Amino acid sequence: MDNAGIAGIIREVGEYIQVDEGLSFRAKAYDRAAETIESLAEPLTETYARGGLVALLEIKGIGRGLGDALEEIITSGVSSLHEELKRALPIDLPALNSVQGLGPQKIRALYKELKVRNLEDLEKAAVGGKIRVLTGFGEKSEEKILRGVEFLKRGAGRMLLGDALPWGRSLEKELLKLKGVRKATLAGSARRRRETVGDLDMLVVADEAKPIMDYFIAMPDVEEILANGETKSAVRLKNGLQVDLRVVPAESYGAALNYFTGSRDHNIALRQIAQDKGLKLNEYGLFRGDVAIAGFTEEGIYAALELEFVPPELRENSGEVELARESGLPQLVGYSDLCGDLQVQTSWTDGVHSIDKMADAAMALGLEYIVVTDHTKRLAMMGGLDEKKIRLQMKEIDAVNARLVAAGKKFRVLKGSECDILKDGSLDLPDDVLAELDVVGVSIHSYFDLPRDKQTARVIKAITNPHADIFFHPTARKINARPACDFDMVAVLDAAAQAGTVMEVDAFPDRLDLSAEHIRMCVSRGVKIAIDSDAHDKAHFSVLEYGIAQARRGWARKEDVINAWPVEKMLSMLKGAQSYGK
DNA sequence: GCCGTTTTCGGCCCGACTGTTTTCAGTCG
Repeated sequence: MDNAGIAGIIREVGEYIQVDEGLSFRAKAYDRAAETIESLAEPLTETYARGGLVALLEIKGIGRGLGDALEEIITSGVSSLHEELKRALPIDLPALNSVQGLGPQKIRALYKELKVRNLEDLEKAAVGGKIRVLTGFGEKSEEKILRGVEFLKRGAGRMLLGDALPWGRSLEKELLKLKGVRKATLAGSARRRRETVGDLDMLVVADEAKPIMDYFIAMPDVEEILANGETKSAVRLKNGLQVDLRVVPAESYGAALNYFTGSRDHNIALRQIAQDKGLKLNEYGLFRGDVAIAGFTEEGIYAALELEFVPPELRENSGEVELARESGLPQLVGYSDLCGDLQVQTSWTDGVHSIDKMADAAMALGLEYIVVTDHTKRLAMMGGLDEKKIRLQMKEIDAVNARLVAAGKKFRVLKGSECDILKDGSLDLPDDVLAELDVVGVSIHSYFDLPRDKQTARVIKAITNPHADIFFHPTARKINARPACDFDMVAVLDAAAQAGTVMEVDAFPDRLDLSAEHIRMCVSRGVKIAIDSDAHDKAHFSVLEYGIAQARRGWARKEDVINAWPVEKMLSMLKGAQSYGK
């Protein structure tokens, strides 16, 4: 089981305990442990294989009780405590919890009083007017529950960052136009560049909050007003996205931005540090007694806590706070560090634009090279290239480069392929053709659900092929649409390190493959990564931003990212070294 | 349940908003 699966069980145990006995510190301990597990760089199964229970106990927040529970889950796949709790309280807790306004206490009351076990029961009880008569509930909460169920039935979940971030940016612009608004900043998980976001958090600096609130709740895209207070409001837009707005005075901007950016666990860690220093940190500032000693800027808050400034992408309380204390944070790859793009499709297969047009678009963005990587013949539906066609394409690339040189451009188009990995791990083009290419990417487009051992063997065979340079979108997942291929990532990365194969971070918003956790595994093993757009259209180069964000979330530095290097260095790394050891 | 340069007991982040209450519990972030 992977860390997300283990964390899921642990979190549910915490939730059942909350319903059972109220918000206890025991329940909190499980919840925090789940958060910790999700942000670990190493798979827990690896940790356990390496050092057993002792290694588990070294993780902060894991003590005797949780250690035993984790050991049981790792070795047997289930937690007897989890099973026991589910038997004692036979309700669909994850579903009920996802209804806005329903928490553990209300879920318990609904079960005890009305035997509500799932969303269907809940809806029936609400429609039947049975909820409003319960103590602690009323007409309004019944209506709210009904709206919450309706919303869930529409199937809206977390939105892709690639869809949400443009909304956030246009909201920033809208709010900035308002009179009296001095700053409008997108915070929350979108600022941390999580791959999906549950809502948008907008922070506004203005002397008077009321006019901003009035505008905000009356925007044409607003479908429902969820909250409307003096300094804080929340709405749901017609596209399903929830937007929270907070208005603060200028002297609190930094503190509020920090608080509103999160993550929750990062904030808790900071507040703990403040407390240890006899200070208090909240969204209005950092205080000694009643005196604010920081708050105007985020930088000021971190400095006053004697911490290095932590880039938003790292704020997950997964080791960054400790490193910030020692001024040991990594120098992350920057948003303008990429020199080239190593995965680009053209009209030779399923891309929209010609090699020329793609080159022009990349040049306009300041890149120095692209690698043309059209699909290969097994993908017949997309017009995948066979030996003959790809040799023709190489000739066209030579012609394009000649034109670029004649025009006095330094830009280069390199020859490549997105070569299909066949079921047995062999590649879709013969060796002699692959040998003529500058960059060979290999990727999975079929047999996504082979059993783990077969998939692992298939992948290792493909990426250790002497011609394979980069493993494109390694897990082949599509966020909210297709699960990741199941293979042993540790074994694959070890093989990649040995063979000198690079792992890709595909920047397309619904792929973002590898994940941040997997990127961190690469970085810690010295496996290099490439951040590619996977562009199928000249407009798609803009998605590189999301790939860079993902790499930063995976703690990648410039030296870890081969297309942040000059082209010659990148090519000599791919073609020269057999392994990273040299 | 976890944790420890004021430690092995007694703490555990902090505040806004809502709805149902007569001062606050529950939820959310």
